[in-house]
Amino acid sequence: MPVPQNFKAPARISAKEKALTQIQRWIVDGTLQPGEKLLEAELSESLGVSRTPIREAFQLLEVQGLVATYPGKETKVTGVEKGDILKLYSTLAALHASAAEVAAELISPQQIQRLIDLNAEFAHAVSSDQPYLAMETDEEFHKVIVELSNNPYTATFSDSLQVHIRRFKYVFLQQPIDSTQASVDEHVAIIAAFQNRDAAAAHEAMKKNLIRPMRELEHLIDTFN
Amino acid sequence: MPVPQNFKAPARISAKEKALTQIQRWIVDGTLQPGEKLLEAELSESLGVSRTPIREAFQLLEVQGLVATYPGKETKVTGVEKGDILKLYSTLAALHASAAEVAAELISPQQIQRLIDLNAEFAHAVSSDQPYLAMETDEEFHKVIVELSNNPYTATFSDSLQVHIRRFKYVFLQQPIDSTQASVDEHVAIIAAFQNRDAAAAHEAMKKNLIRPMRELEHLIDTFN
DNA sequence: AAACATTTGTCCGTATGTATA
DNA sequence: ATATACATACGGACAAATGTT
Repeated sequence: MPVPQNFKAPARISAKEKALTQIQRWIVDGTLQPGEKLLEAELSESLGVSRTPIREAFQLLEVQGLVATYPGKETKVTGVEKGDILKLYSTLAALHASAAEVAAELISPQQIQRLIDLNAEFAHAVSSDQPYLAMETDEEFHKVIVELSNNPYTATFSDSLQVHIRRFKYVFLQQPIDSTQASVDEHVAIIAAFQNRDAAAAHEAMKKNLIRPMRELEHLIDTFN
Repeated sequence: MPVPQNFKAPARISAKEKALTQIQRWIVDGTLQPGEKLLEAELSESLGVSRTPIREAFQLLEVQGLVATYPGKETKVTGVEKGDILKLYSTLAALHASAAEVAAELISPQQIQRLIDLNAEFAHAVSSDQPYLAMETDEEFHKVIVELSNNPYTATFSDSLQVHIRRFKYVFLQQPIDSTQASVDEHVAIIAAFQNRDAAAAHEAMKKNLIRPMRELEHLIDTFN
């Protein structure tokens, strides 16, 4: 039986990665709240690893902007402000619009089909009221386009922004509401632009697909809180 | 004698930061070459710190994309390819164009004057053939605009891209040539857009100011190498 | 294939610095 | 102001993994 050439044994998760993913999850879902002080020793014990991997995780979380370390003093979970949503989405819009432009010129029919399928999944999640699944499918749709644009810088930055956007939703809304039928339609417009190999149209459609939820979230939060 | 309220003792540079800045410098200026393997023990000794801060620096460098760590095996300086320049500049263009748009609506007359002064410095550096100073002044001009846009995500991403662009220039050209009179003129156009509070014009002018050097560098490298 | 030599991953002790009584 | 408690920054030792002979 043939064996995959590049098979890598699932690369046992290191203590560092274990710490990182868990703490990150706690921060994003609000278990660790904005402003909360993090103690190496405490997390070390609760995660069953030594302090070193915890410190390593802290450093990565700091780069991601999820914690702030005050050297020699302490490290705290960063705050989240309502106004952040504008900065997050407008930055993501700039990056994704640019990615869509590039993708429009590189995309293949198979890849267009993949987007159509993903948008169908997304539409189903929206209409059947599965907000978490909708959020994930939406993110995947965007991620596919970013990866098509073949730009690792954009991909990295985009991932980082998505994490913050998720946290924002959890912190302010306690749930990931923001996927709507409008978004499904906007995805259709993006796909149409790809089918026409129209980079400018793809840029515009993508921008709209991000600026609209930004405004909606902004409004939602002003009315809720 | 009155003492400044918020005086912070220059925050003794930690061993980690010492290691980070030095290794980063070596990678950017080409002392540590693309693909070169980095040994914790070796750097530990040559920098006079223990392995811990070296490992911490490695992690941050990995996030910045300057090294790649293969867990349990090794960590190497990442490669640089000619095609990267297109990805770097187009991403930077998307971010800075967006930042210019926002800045156009927030900028004050004093801040416009600051840009005029910076551009005069830049013009002088260009005309007096001081390429390193020109590069630094140009970067500062852009940095001021990004900071005006008041978006920490854009600022962080932009810094990261600038580091890679610098490395690219050093690795492929052994020097930071790429500042020209054209760039001075483009800066004038950006400033004019700010004076008119014309966000769309600022966006366009900024984009041109980045796409042109991208093309020029691309061409330069194809002819040189 | 197996033992060896390297190098990394993790743990923990200690020194240094910070806040609080 | 001094002392005390506490948390972090760093170092060094050991364990685990990798590549090599």
